[in-house]
Amino acid sequence: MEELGRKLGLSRQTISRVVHNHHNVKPETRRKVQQAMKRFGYRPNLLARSLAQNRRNAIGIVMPRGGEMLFNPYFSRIIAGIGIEAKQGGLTPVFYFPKDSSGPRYRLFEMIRDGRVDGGLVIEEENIDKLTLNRIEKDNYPLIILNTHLPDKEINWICADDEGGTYRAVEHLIKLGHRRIVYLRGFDNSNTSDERLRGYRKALQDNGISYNKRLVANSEFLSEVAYRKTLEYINSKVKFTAICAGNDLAAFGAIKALKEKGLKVPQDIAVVGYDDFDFASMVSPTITTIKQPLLKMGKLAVAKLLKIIESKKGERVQQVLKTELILRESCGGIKLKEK
Amino acid sequence: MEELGRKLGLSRQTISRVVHNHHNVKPETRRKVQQAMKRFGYRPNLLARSLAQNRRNAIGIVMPRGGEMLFNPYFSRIIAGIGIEAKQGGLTPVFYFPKDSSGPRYRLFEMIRDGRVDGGLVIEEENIDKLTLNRIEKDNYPLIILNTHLPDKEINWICADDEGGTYRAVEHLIKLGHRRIVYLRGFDNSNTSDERLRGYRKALQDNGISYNKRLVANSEFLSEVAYRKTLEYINSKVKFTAICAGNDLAAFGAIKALKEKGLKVPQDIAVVGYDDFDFASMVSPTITTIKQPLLKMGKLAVAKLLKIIESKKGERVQQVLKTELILRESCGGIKLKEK
DNA sequence: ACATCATTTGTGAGCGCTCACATAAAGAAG
DNA sequence: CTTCTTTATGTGAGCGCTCACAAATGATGT
Repeated sequence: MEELGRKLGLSRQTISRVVHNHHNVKPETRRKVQQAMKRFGYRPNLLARSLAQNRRNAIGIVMPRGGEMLFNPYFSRIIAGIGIEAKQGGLTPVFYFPKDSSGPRYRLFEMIRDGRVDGGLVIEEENIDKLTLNRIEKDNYPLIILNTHLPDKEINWICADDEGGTYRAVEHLIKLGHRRIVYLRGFDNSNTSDERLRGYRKALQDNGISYNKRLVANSEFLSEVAYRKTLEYINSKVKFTAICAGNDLAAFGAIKALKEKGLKVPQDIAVVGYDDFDFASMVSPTITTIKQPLLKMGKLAVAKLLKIIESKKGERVQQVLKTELILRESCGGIKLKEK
Repeated sequence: MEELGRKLGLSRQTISRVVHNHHNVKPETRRKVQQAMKRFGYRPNLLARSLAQNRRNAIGIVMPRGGEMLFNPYFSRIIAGIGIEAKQGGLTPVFYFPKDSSGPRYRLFEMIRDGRVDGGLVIEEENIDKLTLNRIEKDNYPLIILNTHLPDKEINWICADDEGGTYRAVEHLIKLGHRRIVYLRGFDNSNTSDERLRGYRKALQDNGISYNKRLVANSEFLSEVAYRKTLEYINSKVKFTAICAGNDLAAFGAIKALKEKGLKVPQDIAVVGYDDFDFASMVSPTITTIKQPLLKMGKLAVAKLLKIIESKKGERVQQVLKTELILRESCGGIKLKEK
């Protein structure tokens, strides 16, 4: 900038004015500068700018379990949303993949203090411990927790309506006449998993069906585990006519087990999943499931975060996003076809 | 730093020395500083450091088609590898999702000149045009192209052995007695796709089978398209006993079509995929496929890039990573089971 | 001609750090 | 107790930019 200025007999400030499209620049000068910029391939050093402005134009994205979670379409969809919106807002998303699940979220606080990012998004999978929670509340960093429902905290969060989604899925099964519904829950210590289970119980309750602990098993959100658990149910004396799975992977595992044991889906056993993974519409039978607005979640999070950063005021963001029941074959009852 | 120093009656430089673990610091002073750092929650501003050192400790990752590609396990696996290795090397990976496929790679050059990153990785999907290629060659930026095979260029690249992988897949089919093998290729203008097709042709040639254009169709790497194309083949007069798919998605679509038409896989038609997507081992029949060292590719890329950045010398990186045939059910011939 | 105001350009200081030195304090040697 | 070394600390300059001004230029009116 200094150098470019010298070449043209202008000061750095004038160059800066052109770069920033300031108005008080003689049109001729502007043209000259722009030409020179192109000619010499000049690009302002964003780092220096950030330092001078005390603004990073970057946000940190943290997710536990290292990059692993990227394998999961669930998370990668959120991230895609983040990427899209960040780009639009002129923000650079900086991803952090802490490998140790110990204090992964602290990383974000550090990043913010490092002066590396203006704020951050934490994509959660597990429940957040009390200590961290308190610290977030106290320090009031410009950050938003995704995927976790914390209604009673002075913390920013955005999540999908896991309880409501499962509620609708179970309600659907009940409407189809099912009363003994196995629930293959996700792993412990997961807010998402808990919320979904809550939806299951609530749906039963609202329809006058009593909760039976023996109908609930932990599938850890994994198809393998769901497969085994389903086999166990089939071989046991426990009677059931439908399976509500914590996610599509689990639904898939369950269907596999049922098919192997000669049970037809949905004629013998109805199955409903959760998440609307790609393969849910590809496998046979296609899986009735709950679709979450994950892309939207990512986008919204960035937009809101930007507001928080800019306002500097402790603007609270707490939002539950609607989910949607996608009817396919695995529950039967309704004739339909996908595009 | 300045401030912390004042509090302790020390200069910024002494603080800096403690931060950087320099030796010439009195143990007592060091302790005092470290305590104060903790007490006041001091963290050095990395931005300022970068500016002063003219080193970013960050690398840019560019992939075309915006974040979309994250949906694809193929790419997210590479990225996971990048994340893991970057972390280890103390590098921040900065992801760019240019939405326009027009000049996405230029973005990286800009980033490097912006002073935002020290170097970059470009995850390619399509062929790179001559112009860009020349520019990369000329400017010799510290960057590595992933996923593209450019043996004749003075450019850094790392890719998987797509040709060899498909070669082995087809060879496997031939060994099982197949001679009329449909190839469902990926989309045009993709280096990966071209390389795989080349492997198909080479395998045929080496086994004395003449190449038949009518046995090759473009599935665009998509299950939907592969499904349609396969139906067309079934309904046509073209005879075939096996299908080699450009990727697992295509294999999946093909299997779906075959099953629907009452053809058994692998008894009537053998199918082989490519990529070893998660679901390849989940669907029925499980898909025989080619596994690529994608995680390794990501890790290796970062490690090599770091070397390039540090050496400042035009060290060339050109590497083809081995692929592996994973035997499962969709080709028959061999009895086996997965873990 | 002059003052008056808008337009256009330039200047110092500083963002928080590191570099290459300069200085001060402490220990060893003569 | 002076001189030389080693160890421990401090200083100025500068990374490339932006901010808040200051200065110069030009246009306008009386």
